[in-house]
Amino acid sequence: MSKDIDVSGIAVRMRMLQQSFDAFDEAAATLLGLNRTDLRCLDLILADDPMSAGELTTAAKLSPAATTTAIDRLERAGFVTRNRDAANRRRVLVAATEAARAAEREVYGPVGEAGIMALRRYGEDQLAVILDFLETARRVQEEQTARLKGLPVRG
Amino acid sequence: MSKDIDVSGIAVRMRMLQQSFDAFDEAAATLLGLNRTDLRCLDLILADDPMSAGELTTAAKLSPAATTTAIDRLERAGFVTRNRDAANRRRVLVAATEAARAAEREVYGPVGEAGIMALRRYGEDQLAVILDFLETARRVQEEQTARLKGLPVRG
DNA sequence: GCTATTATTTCGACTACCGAACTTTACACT
DNA sequence: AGTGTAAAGTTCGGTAGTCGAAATAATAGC
Repeated sequence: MSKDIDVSGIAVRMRMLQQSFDAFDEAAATLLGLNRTDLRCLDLILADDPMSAGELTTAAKLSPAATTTAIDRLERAGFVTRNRDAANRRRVLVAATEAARAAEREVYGPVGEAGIMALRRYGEDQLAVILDFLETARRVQEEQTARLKGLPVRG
Repeated sequence: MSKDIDVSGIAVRMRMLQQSFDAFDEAAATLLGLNRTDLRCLDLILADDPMSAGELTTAAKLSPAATTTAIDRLERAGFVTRNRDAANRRRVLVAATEAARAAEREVYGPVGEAGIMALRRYGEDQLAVILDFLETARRVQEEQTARLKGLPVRG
């Protein structure tokens, strides 16, 4: 009974947390003058720098054509450079610029610091619970996603 | 030290959880033959049913024009009905259909059940930690969003 | 009853996306 | 070496979703 109350509270808060992540991404994109897709691409490039256009296509789940235009925009904005791979001249290597790394630090640096500060309030045991919860939530969510994908499509 | 390891693990898992939420939403939209925006609108309508077009405009953070077309699509798909408000005939009340409620049950019902089952492994104290963590994470994220909004826009 | 305001829709332009066709480069086989 | 095939990106044409602004309809104030 009281557990059910907590459970619905957790669901509500997870939804709110999701929304706050979304708002943060939106603010970050606005700050950098990018659209959400391009910001996501830039994050992927920064995480695996440099990256070929094809790898970015896969990672960002975009068509090759959309990836090309996204790289165009990021290049024009000064956040990435295009270079043909010397070892395989078909490939285009996309690398983040120093401006991109500076933007990353400015946007995400303080988030990490604030996160560390906020987590200081928890002890080892509590952090373990949090980790376990995050893992469990992800597993449940992925199982449910798989369930949906198995259902016949309406429409 | 060991705390820092946990902290970065938490950050990583939060990002993964975010991605799994995103994948779930994508799968739900595909299942129902809707785009992400329309699914978001439908969720908002179901949560506050019926709703005027203007309220939906505000809640969904869309332009009035985009809201009109989103309602058009949801209406064509059989998930909502349009009715002029008898008390104020300028307003259009958008109401979810039984089909929409059935879809909601099919998509989200099992998520709630699975969530409840998964949370059974935690005791009261642990659930309290989880709630507190979700609340804290949201607060941090919103503070960081506010920080970004205060910075001068590039681009 | 006019006039201003509110609520929604329509219209035109723009952005981002996809699939398909195309160009360039690499590789395999003879 | 020479030709055919595959791979990696880009270009092109069409489509979907969005916005701002103008248009339409209904209410409220004076």
